Amino acid sequence: MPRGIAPARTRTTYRHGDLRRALVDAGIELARDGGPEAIVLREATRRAGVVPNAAYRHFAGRDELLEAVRTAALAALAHAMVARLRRVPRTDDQVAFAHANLRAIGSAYVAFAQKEPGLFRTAFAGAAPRRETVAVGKERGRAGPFQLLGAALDLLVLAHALPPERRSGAEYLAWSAVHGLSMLIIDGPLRGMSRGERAAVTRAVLQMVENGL
Amino acid sequence: MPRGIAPARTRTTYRHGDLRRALVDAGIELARDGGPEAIVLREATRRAGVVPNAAYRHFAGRDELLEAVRTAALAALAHAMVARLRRVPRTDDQVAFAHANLRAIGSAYVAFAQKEPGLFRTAFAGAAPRRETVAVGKERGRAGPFQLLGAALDLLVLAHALPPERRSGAEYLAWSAVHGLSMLIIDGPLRGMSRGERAAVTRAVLQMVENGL
DNA sequence: TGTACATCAGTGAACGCGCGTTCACTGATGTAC
DNA sequence: TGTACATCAGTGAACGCGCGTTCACTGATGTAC
Repeated sequence: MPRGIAPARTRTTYRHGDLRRALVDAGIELARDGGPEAIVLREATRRAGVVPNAAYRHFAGRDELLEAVRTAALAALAHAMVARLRRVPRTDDQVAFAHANLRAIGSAYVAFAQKEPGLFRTAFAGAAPRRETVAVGKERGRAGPFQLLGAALDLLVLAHALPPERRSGAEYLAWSAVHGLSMLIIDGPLRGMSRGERAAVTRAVLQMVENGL
Repeated sequence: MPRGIAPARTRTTYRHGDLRRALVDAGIELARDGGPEAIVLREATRRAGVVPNAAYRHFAGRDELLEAVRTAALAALAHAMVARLRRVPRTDDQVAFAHANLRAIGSAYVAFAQKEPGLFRTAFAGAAPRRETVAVGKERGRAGPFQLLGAALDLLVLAHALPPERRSGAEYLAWSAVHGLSMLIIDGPLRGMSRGERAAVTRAVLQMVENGL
């Protein structure tokens, strides 16, 4: 009883096993190198070792696959953020800790954009209108990128490092800076920079946010 | 002797007159509502009232048309910036003036992104590798967006409102913030905001940059 | 425990579409004499 | 000033391509008796 995913070429059973999953995985791979527009239904089915129209058992159409990949990309970003947050050293200095948390969020964001530009672009592509206004990244109750950023800002307020009256809308300020930086790095004029230069600019941007909030 | 552009449907002459220009104009219109991927060679020729392959007299291929449109988009952005700079009131307070200049640049940038999202996305699309690393927007000796921003920052230094040692790389900080804000507004989670909310966030971001530099 | 049957995941073939690009051509224009 | 001619901008037809999607089908699976 093959319950796992059969490798594309080796499938012997008539049924695939977990085609939906396989299609999303293929979609993720496509997005990885090529961004959202590289998510092509036919290519995904090809990689899953299945005939093109088989996809329609699991998705209403191409857009639904794209949406599934986008969700996965946002989850991956959130995961990267959480991973980096975990590595922030505990300290008694609450202010320093809160700042470190915020920097962790920001640098994880920029790092993810650089390591997975295709997924990053897919996560925020959105030429297609999105239904929720700001619910970006909340998935099955798990915190998304936006929620993580919000929590970091809340912590800043708790540590008296950010006046409460400045808290509202602060997400957008921080987000704008790191998002813009990411875009400029991955397919803007900062693309040509060396690893070191990019790290320096990233530090500078995070510093600007910290000072400017 | 029809030296101007003949309207697409009414052309009676065999020769078009200024097909290259007409194709770029059509391309701009396509980009305007649809972004860079909407720039389609065949559609441009259709709008110019000409057979598809006629485009190859003026462009090596689709990419060259796209590049021409991109250049036009950058020029339009620069133009919008200059227009807003001109409206900054002269004053004896050099510091205030320099800050006002920088704000003018930034708000023109965000305003352009909102008014012409398709052109904005075309200007900075760049899935295609660009040849120059940072020469974005310099065109026929005219100052591009990047040069204008640089000049505003120089002015800030002259007014002693920005320590010279912080000048280097400051473009990228300011640019990141307004670029990210623009992206979030035009096809990110800030899309749903009202005109007023957007203006408020924009002010806040510009303030953050001013404080944070 | 064995068999009939309903379900529905994947098949096979085909569609219409619009794209970018190539080819050999034609005929308006401007120039040399 | 008039005519022959070279130039080259636009024509006409066609190509191969890969896409998303629809149709009627088939056969493996799990369930009811």
